[in-house]
Amino acid sequence: MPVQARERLLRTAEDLFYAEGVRAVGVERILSESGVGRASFYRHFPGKEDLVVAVLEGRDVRWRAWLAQRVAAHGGGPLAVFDALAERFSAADFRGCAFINTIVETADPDSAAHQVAAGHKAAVCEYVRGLLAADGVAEPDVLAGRFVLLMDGAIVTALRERTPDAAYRARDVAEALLAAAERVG
Amino acid sequence: MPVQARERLLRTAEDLFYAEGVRAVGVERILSESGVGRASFYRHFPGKEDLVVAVLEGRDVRWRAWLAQRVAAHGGGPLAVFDALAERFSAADFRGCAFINTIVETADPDSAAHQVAAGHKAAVCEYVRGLLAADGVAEPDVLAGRFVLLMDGAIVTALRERTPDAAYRARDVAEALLAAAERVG
DNA sequence: TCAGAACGGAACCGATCAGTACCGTTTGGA
DNA sequence: TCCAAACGGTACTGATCGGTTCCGTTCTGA
Repeated sequence: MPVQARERLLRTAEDLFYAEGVRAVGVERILSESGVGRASFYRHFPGKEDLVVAVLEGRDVRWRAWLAQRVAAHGGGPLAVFDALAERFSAADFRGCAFINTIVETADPDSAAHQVAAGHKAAVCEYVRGLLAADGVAEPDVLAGRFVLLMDGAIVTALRERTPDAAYRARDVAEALLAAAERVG
Repeated sequence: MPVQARERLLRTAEDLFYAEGVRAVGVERILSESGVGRASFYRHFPGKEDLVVAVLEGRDVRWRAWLAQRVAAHGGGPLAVFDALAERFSAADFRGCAFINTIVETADPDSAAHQVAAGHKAAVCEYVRGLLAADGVAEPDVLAGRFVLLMDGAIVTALRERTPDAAYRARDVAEALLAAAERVG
C-alpha cells in the first residue's frame, strides 16, 4: 500500500515550510512535490492554514521525542539538551526552530499556528524543568526558564552564524548556572 | 516643504515590515499608506528588495544609537543593555528584532537583507565587547558572545511571552557571568 | 518667468496566490 | 463481482503579487 495522500502532504509541507517559510511556499508547490491532486488536498484539509497547524502539531510531538532520546544518549542530565542542540545545528538542513520561525512569520498572536508554537515551548520548558528537578535543583522552575532562554538564544545564534558553536556557548553558561544553583537535601 | 517621497516610503515600509513581516506586506500597501505614487516608488528604488535593504540599513544605525543612549541612561555598565531591552519589550508595538525576523523570513543566507542583518548583529556584539572591556573584563570577546546570545534569547522569549520579564531573566544570568568573570589588573 | 525635475494617479502586464468544481481512474472491502 | 471511497489531473475563479508605462500636475531653482 502506498503512503496515503494525507501523510505525503504533511511530510512535503513540513520540509518546504521549514526550509523556506510558510508564506514562501504556495499550495501549488506542495501539490507538485508531493504528487497529490489539488482536490485531494482540500478533501483532507479545509485550507492551507489547517495544514500548517497539522504540520506543527506533528513536529511538536516528534521533536520532543527526539530531544528526550538524544538527552538520554548524552547522559540524561540537564546539560544534555545543549549537546542535543549541537547535533541539530550541525545538520545541513538546519533552519532554526520551526516554532520560533512560525511566531516570527505569523504576526497575529491569536492565530492557531501561534498557539501551537506557544504550546510547544511550554512543553519543552516543562521537560527541562523535569530534568532539573531530577538533578536535585532546588528551584527547577526558575532555572528551567533560564535554560529555555539559553536554548532559544542558541538556536537563533546558530541560525545566524551557521555553526553549532552557539550550542556550546549556551552550554557553558548553563553549566555555570547549574553549578551555582542550590540543591535540595 | 513636505517630507519627500523617499523618506515617507522608508518610514511606512519600516513600520509595516516590522509589524507584519516583509513578505506579508505588498508594495501596494506601502504605496497606499504612504501616499506615494507607484512610479515614484520605482524611481527611488529598483525594486522591493532594495527598499527592504534600505529600511534595514536605516534601522541598524538608529537602533544602535538608541541602544547606546539608553545604556548611558541606565548607568553605562554592560548590564544596562538588558535594561534597555526591557524598555523595548514593554513597547506596545514590540515585535521582536527586525534583523532576526529578516533572517528567519529570508531563507537565503546570501541575500542582501541577510547580510545587513548579520552585519547588525556583529556591530551590536562589538558594542557590547566595548562595554565589557571598559568594565575591566579580562576576556571581553568571549563574554560579549555570551551576552549577545542572552540578548537574542531574551528577544525571542519576550516575543513569545509578550512580557518584558525575559529581559530581567537574561540580566540575572548576565550578572552572574559578570560577577564570575576574571578582571584585568 | 520658465524649464525641468519630482511627483501622484491610473491603466496595464504576466505570474502567482488560495480555493472550487468536475473529470475519469484506481483501489479496497463486502 | 460490484460499489463507493479515495485518488490524480485539469480547468477555472477572483484577488493579489511585483513591476512597467504613460499622463497630467505640482513644485523648485535658475
